[in-house]
Amino acid sequence: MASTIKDIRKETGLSLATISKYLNGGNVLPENRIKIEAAVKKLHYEANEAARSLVTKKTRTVGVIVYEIDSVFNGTLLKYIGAKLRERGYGMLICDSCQSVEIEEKNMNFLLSKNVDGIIIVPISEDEGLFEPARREDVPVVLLDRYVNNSDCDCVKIDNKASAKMAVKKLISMGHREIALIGSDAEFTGRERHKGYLEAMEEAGLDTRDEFICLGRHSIEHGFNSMKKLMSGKNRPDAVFLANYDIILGGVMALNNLQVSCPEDVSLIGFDDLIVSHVVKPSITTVVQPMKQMGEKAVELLLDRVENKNAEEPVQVVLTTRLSRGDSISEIKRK
Amino acid sequence: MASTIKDIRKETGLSLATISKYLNGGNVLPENRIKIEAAVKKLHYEANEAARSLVTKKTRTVGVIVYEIDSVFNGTLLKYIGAKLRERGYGMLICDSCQSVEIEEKNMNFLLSKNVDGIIIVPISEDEGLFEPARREDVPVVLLDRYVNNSDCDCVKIDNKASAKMAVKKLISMGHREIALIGSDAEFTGRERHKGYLEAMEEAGLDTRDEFICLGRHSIEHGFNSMKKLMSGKNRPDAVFLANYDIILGGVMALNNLQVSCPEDVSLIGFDDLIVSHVVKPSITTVVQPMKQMGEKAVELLLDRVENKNAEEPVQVVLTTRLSRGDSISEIKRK
DNA sequence: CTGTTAGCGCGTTCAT
DNA sequence: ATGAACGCGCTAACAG
Repeated sequence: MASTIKDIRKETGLSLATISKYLNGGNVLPENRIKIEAAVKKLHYEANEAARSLVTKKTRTVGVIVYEIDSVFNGTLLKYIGAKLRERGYGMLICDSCQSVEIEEKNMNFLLSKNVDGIIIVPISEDEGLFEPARREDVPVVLLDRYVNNSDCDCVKIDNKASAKMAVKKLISMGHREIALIGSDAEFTGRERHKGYLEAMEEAGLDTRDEFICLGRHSIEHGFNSMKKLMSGKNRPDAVFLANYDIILGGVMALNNLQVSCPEDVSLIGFDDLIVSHVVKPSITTVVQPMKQMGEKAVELLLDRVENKNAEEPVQVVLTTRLSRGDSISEIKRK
Repeated sequence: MASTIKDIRKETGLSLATISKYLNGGNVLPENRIKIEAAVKKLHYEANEAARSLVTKKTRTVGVIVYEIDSVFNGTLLKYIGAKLRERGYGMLICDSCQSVEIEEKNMNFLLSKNVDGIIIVPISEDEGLFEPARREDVPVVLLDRYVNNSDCDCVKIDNKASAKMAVKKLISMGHREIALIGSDAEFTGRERHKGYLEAMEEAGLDTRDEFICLGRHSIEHGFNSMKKLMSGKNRPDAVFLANYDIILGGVMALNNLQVSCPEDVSLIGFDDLIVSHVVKPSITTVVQPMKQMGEKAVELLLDRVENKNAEEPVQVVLTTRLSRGDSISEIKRK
């Protein structure tokens, strides 16, 4: 149905080579230029990318794999990645791994079979084996948000440990001592944030209680259950560090559910400054990740490799975070 | 770099046709089957989809265009669409139109140039011209959530007018009379919901005040500003109908900001039951759209056309909605 | 069941 | 500046 370059030949009487050359930015006689343009318009000609990429080995398309498409965190990254790619003339093939390493691996192969020029991934798997097929086919990969040891890929991330430390120190500076953590030990970022929490406590000379450290999955449910547990125990913490976005959601739901007030009864600090932090009352102080920079930097690193084929050593870009203003932390006066 | 079917030939001594046939599910001698499988494993062979689709005219890939990738509404639909497509053996190419009709049109052409087998779109444009390129190339399109006149496409949606009416009637049944609307007149769904609001009011014999009808864009900002205006006016409404998700977010932020309590000072009912409605306090009663069904039905309709090429008349599927439980509506006793 | 051949739509030599 | 011929990797027809 769709017209091909041969239809343009019939229409113009020119050869395939001439037409192809013009369409790819080459020089042709003005009269031929006009003929070709007229034919293109008339026949609604659009190059067949499959055929083109079969010969050029390029698709001007990059693959993006996220661990969950309906998470606002991923959606926000995708927005910036997509905008930057479009700006550079690239299309984007998005895959949702649905929190499953099996699907993630399939996505990797799917993208490769589609001959993407490069891949940006917010990975679930912590196994470098995931990247072997891409390495074999020499398709560059950039890790976003989460680092994977020995992956041999460029990576854009924040310093999770330091950021978590900053958050907990903020609570400490406001006079809090009994500080709980609801976090995740299921992925890289979660474990780094856990370390940051421990370091902040230790440096301040504060003891940590096992019952105040709730580690689990990166999920609303885990946030909800953990907060309920914390607030129902004999010893309530003064403050809680909610180590990611979904946990903030679940934690706040639990407080509402229990009729516990923030910051009167408990102070909160969160991680990931997405819209909900401003919609709930009081607004929650959070660690802010530079989402736009993260997405854009990932694209830049990737296209550098794609276009320049520089085989330099993997780069690791660490972006800085800051704390947002919020009203979720009370001040405790100490003598 | 990547191995091709010819490498398999070298490895096995078989002909291209035999190998190809086996790889596509055909029958070959057991011994050959073993040979081929061994070679595939050894060489990490993966079919080149570009070459394959060049001859089959099929890509087993469908395009999905959403108006904004970082909206939870779209993300949720994408999750269900993606899962269903994978279940049916299809991949998905997602495009973000960033709320721009220009980008939307480019996305349409981008997908077509990638030879997708079909397209699912949550459209921004209300111009049937958007669909002409797809129609010309005989690529089926399914509209999701928003209908476009004369588009000649299948459509999956809810009855926005009736749903809005149901929401407003709920408020009326709880004794409310002075009911405001914060909604959108920028797209199809917004206008339908506006109509539903008007009908509900009229059927109940209630007057509507112009100052209580706030129409604008589908955005947090519009929700925020409108709610501020409503609550600062001389006449405050008893209740407000927040006609979409972003408007709920903005509206609730404004109430928090003004220290206006819900449902004591004002009752709320919303549209779109996404997570935030449960995180804020009180939880908000909303019209619930069957997101999973919507996504899955869209995929089914599309693949029916793709695989069966049934040229029947366009179908319009209208799914039913319901109200969620919430605590955002007070009861006003009337004598 | 297997192998030979042709061709999908395009970019790219190499002549002219 | 132009055109004829070839090949990218694969599937489909046909003959064996």
